Amino acid sequence: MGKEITSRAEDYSQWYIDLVKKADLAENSDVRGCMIIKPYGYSIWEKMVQALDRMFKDTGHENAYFPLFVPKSFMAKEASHVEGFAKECAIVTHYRLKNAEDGSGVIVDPDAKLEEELIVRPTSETVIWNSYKKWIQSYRDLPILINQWCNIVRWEMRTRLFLRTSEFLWQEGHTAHATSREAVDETLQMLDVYANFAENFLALPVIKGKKSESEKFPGAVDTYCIEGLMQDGKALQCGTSHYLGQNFAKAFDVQFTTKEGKLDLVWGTSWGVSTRLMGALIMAHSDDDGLILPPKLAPIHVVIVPIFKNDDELKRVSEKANQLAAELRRLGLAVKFDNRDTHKPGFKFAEYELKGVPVRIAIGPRDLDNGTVEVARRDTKEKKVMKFDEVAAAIPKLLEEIQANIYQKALKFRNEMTTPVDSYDDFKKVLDEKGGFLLAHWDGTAETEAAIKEETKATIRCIPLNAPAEEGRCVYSGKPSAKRVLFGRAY
RNA sequence: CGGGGUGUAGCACAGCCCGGCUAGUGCGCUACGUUCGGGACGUAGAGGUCGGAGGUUCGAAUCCUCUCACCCCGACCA
Repeated sequence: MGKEITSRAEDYSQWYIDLVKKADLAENSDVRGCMIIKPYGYSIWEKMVQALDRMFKDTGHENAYFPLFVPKSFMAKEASHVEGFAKECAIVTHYRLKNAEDGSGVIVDPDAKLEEELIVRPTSETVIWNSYKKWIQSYRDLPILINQWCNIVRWEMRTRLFLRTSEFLWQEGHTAHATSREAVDETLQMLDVYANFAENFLALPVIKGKKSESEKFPGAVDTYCIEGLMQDGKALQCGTSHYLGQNFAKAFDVQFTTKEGKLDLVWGTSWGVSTRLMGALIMAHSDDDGLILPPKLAPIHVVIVPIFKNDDELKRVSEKANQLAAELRRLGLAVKFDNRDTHKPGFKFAEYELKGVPVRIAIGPRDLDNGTVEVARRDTKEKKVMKFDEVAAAIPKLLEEIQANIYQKALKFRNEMTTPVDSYDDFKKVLDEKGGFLLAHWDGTAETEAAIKEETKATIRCIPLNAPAEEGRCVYSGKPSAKRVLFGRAY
């Protein structure tokens, strides 16, 4: 008791927040809009970081680190960029505090005003392109393929654990190239990396696509994204990859000498994913008993719970449990043997289900007599008794099965929740009664997009890259359209 | 910034309208005992500036004024 969480069906939002807190992932900080990521939540993030970092390195990227502060003048250089971020920036104006003369506490020392204000980075394009100007002279200096793991601050009006917080952790890749073709290829390559990560690690099927003009990144020529669908039928943007063209090169005057001896502006990309992926992971797979973690991202693969009445039984059970744990660890698995005598087995079962540990093994006196253990999988809740000697060998395969099953389940849901619609009435009806993704024709204008958003709160999530050409008429204006785009209500 | 709401034990809340003895309940916490194969139970106990300041009153968690903080809805949101 007391650990129960709100049911998904009752209030999805509340269920999500409850789950984040009860599973010990994160909590609201006393600092406005900020989040404290607790050890268990952070260990899942670390697994994501490890997997992504490997994928970045495998595609030729290196990590580096740039300053937290952006001089205000840097921000001013790219007009659409500043327009996009101006409203959500935290700004450092002073560098010193002092005690108030009337003893009322600490105040900002008015004498310590900065000549030029510093913006706490909402993203690092400007700082990094300022460096790229110094680093690039010749085509021989290109490409530059850099990634940065860091925190950024965006002063959002309303925040929500993991999905939108004032400060969040992310990675941002920033590349510079000699040709447009190369930069476009990089943009699409990283989109693929994100999609692969989402599908193979998060077990979340995503739709790759391009953002409409009004939804694209401030300063980008094209923004590509991966869109996932959550269990309440709302869309979540899980990652973006931007083709910057020569916009930032122009703003920061980054030119290079080509092979032919001519001067040209360099071509750029940037791409990022954030701790929002934690939100995606939770909302895509969890059930009313708690998290369901894909084994590839689970900090603990297998938990062993001993069942015992007294010290003697614990000792006998522990011997077997440790033996099994050692075998599993030899196979490269993260195993926890929870031999606490302060909690009962039932409590532990519930706790590890809440935390989404993929496999649980229970060993008790009965098993000692029979030479067995009880193996339970989190995703389906199935339990079966297995021979002690055969368990260790069977677990890696079981984990693979779980990973695949979680993905298949999410895929099935996504497919069922993706509806082609051909009239505006159907559009509104499906949106309200079913939710999910809608595939509809759109006339390509910002006006229509804005009107639909205004009337239904649905936005164009993306123009899918793999959408087949199909003649049709815009659901809103009736004007001709060449392919369907993806609509949905989003987080 | 507009609309609404909430501040009472570590957490969740009741009490407030209609002022009155020592401020309650559940979870959690501590001790002991019985339990232990799906979130145990019993007994005893600890824990409170009732968000803050001022006012009305014989008496304020309760009424009045001011103030602070947080939450929700909207606007905003690579």
